[in-house]
Amino acid sequence: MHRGIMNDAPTPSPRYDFRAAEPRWQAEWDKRACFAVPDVPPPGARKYYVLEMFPYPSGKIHMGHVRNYTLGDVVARYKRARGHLVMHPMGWDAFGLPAENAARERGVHPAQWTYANIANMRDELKRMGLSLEWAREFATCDPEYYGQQQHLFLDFWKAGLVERKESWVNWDPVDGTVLANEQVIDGRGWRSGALVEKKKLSQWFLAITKFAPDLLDALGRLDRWPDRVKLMQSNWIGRSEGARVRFALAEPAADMAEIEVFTTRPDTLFGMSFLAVAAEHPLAAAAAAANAQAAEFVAECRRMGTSEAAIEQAEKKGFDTGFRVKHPFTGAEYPVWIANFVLMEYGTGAIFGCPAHDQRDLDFARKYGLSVTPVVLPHGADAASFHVADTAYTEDGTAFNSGFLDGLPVAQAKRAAIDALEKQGSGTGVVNWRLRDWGVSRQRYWGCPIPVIHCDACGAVPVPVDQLPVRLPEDVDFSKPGNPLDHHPTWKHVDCPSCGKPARRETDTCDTFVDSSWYFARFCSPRAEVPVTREAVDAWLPVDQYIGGIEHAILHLLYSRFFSRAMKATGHLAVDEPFAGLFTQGMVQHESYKGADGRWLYPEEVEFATAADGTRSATVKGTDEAVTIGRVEAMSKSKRNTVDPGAIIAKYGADTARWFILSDNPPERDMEWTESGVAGAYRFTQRIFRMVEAALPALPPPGTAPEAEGRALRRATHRTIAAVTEALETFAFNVAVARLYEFANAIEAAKDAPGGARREALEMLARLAAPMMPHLAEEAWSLLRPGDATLVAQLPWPDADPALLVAETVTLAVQVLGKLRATIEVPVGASEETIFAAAEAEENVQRALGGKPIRKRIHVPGRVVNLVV
RNA sequence: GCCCGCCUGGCGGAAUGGCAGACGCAGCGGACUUAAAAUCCGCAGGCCGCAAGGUCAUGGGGGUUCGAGUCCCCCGGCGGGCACCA
Repeated sequence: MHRGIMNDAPTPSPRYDFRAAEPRWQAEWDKRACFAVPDVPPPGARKYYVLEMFPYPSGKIHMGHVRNYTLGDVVARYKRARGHLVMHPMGWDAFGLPAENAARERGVHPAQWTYANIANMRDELKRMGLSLEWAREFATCDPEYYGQQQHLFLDFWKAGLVERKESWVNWDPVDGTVLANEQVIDGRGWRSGALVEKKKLSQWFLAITKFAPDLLDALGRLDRWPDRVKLMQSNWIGRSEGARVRFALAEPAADMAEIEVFTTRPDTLFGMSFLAVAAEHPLAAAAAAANAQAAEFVAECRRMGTSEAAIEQAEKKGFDTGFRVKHPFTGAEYPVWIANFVLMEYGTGAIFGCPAHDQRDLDFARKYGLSVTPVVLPHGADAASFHVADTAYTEDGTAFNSGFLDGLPVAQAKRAAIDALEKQGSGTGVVNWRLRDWGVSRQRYWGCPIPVIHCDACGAVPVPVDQLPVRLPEDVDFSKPGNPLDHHPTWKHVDCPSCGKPARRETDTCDTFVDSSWYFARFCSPRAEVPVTREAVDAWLPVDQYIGGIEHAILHLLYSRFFSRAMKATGHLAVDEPFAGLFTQGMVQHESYKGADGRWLYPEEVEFATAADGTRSATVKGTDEAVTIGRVEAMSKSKRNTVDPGAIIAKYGADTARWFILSDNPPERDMEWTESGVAGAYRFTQRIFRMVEAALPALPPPGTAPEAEGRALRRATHRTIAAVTEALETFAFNVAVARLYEFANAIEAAKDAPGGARREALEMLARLAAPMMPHLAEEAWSLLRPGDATLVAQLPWPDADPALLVAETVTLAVQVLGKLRATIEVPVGASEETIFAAAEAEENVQRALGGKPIRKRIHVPGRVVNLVV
């Protein structure tokens, strides 16, 4: 049995003392203001704006942050070396529920909790050696920030981009609060356990749907965004063409004479078997008013939760209202049901059911014994025998059983149906969007107050701009349920700015997604007394490279795209698209561990052993208690499979943490954090230092020209420059790391190379590694160039010498019928005849050919020869 | 349920349609050491073979191609998102 490496401290007295070196170089960068840029770049400057998604100040940085900010820092340092003026700011997404939870649970004020967390996390980030410009830092909970956000809200309002309307929320009747979907567990409030109800509240909305067509179209121009993010956004916006169809009620219900439905399949109207409305639909209300059972069904639907997943996964249920509608083409009557799978928010909140060609409708029809009439005949099927059993037919085909549509393919039948509806005035062709307006009202304390005053005489009145910011009151009481702003004794009581009579402040605050929808613009002029200054945003936006988690692929990015359009419409910005380039990183994962009694254990509580056959086992440190090694999964506090970056940096240094996190795998994929991987990265930092230190005495002075006899090593050097450059340009940071490992191996193998070439190689090793391990790079550079006043952080990126990239000979794979049989070494530029002759001369090739005549010879220069017999 | 992504040795992964497994981790053998750590040298996908070499192999099945991890179709498994967590 061998002890695992995880619990061993690194060498007690390493030759490279990162504990002294890292703070020293951080101070040096700071002193020389290496990362500061002006709000307005000088003429001719090539600006580059690198931004990582700013963190929520939970208290400590986690490995996801380390990964995110390391990726951004590599880009920032690389682009700076490429001669760009790089803006790389940092701030805090500081409003949100956790601060209120802390207040309720521990009695600490949200502001105090938040700012203390920020102070701690700022220190942790600084220890990572990130090339950030801290002068631009702000938190979204600073009144200077949220006051400007209120200014934007009022400008949007003036521009017609803010509306007040009603919408449904999850309501916890015991806590008296609105719940997030994730706070609804099995239909009950997470804290109170009370059955959650849907409730209608009057709320503020940002009119994102006004930009829906442009938000969709512009995706096509975001050529540096991942395709999958664009696809997710496209699906979210959800443009669909179809028809609105009005169905006359056989007898009026309440004050309604007809029901309007939206459908993407007007071609299947003849296959109708019922009409269904959402539980929130006015007709459902009418049915509920008249019938206790209907009321009970509507109430049941209201307990289902508001999330789309919950609604669609629930068993299909319905209630026949007894109302009937007339078919617009045939006049036949069909029943109107209330159905739990119809969404009030989408379309008109009502559908017509065609079970033969929609799976949900079919499930519903089978459950309640409703008719199923196929009206689309699959190509090649027989009209007399075709029928639908348990699977709806949703593919293309030809209309049948459909009156005047018979014989038309689906697309044409849709047009013909819409034409007929329009002609008889019972419907129109429309484009429908899945995207809904953005409800920003939150019944919470720790958010940006919505700058509105409600007056009985004047209605909703904007707070005058010169009275901004509307500050959060500090003396708030979290002991009562509900929104502290609402039951604060004085805060909401103000006079109407319009008529001067007593009025009430809006006590809702903004969704925190609003805060993060324009912070990237605020960074350009973070202290301005307007939301943004035009010179600064015009110079710096868009963000050239934005980096963050895929979990933000839809909402945050879409809201930010909306905000830049809205800010453009209100004269604050000139750009539509905030992020020209986007990179989405994967999660950081770790093994999970369980003790004998099933409790989760932190990695540092576990001790490992490896048996002779290589299998690992684990025990609780200092005991014999067996530990079950569980799955590798996303780090989470509940499973305790977390690793504290602070502890890692203290033990191994920032460069090691950065190097490992970059080396493990491609940054867009989920990575596994392993102790052995970190230890390996640490060994490599020490190895580089040793290599440089050991080589120093024999190196010629700085500036010595590399010798001609050093060509082999020089070729390795310049191939590495080219390869690392290419890798950094394409976000293949794990490949850049691999090339540097290979290069370090090559330098060690070339101990006999002349000094000038060795000096060049070692200097390049330091410079090429600098974006990834900036401290060690400075340390190595200072040893190689004693007295040199320039830091690596200030050096331009090296260029590879093209003359040294060209090979003299190439190795070609020789295949017979696509199978590798030999390799041959030929001079670059050898003629095809020579190459084929050499290939065919190989003994192994001859054997594989087996005397058969060669039918075809394929030569891919520099790669392969394939002989076909 | 709908949408999206992923699947290559013991592990993470590399590979403009052209030598599959670079590089790292773990492992094994050796050197150094009183011993260990650290360091250095070497081995290493499976199977057959003393070797030369052969053969199988990129989740499974089919297809396109002189040639497929890569392109196309079908199937399976895993993960993520679904509008008040951020």
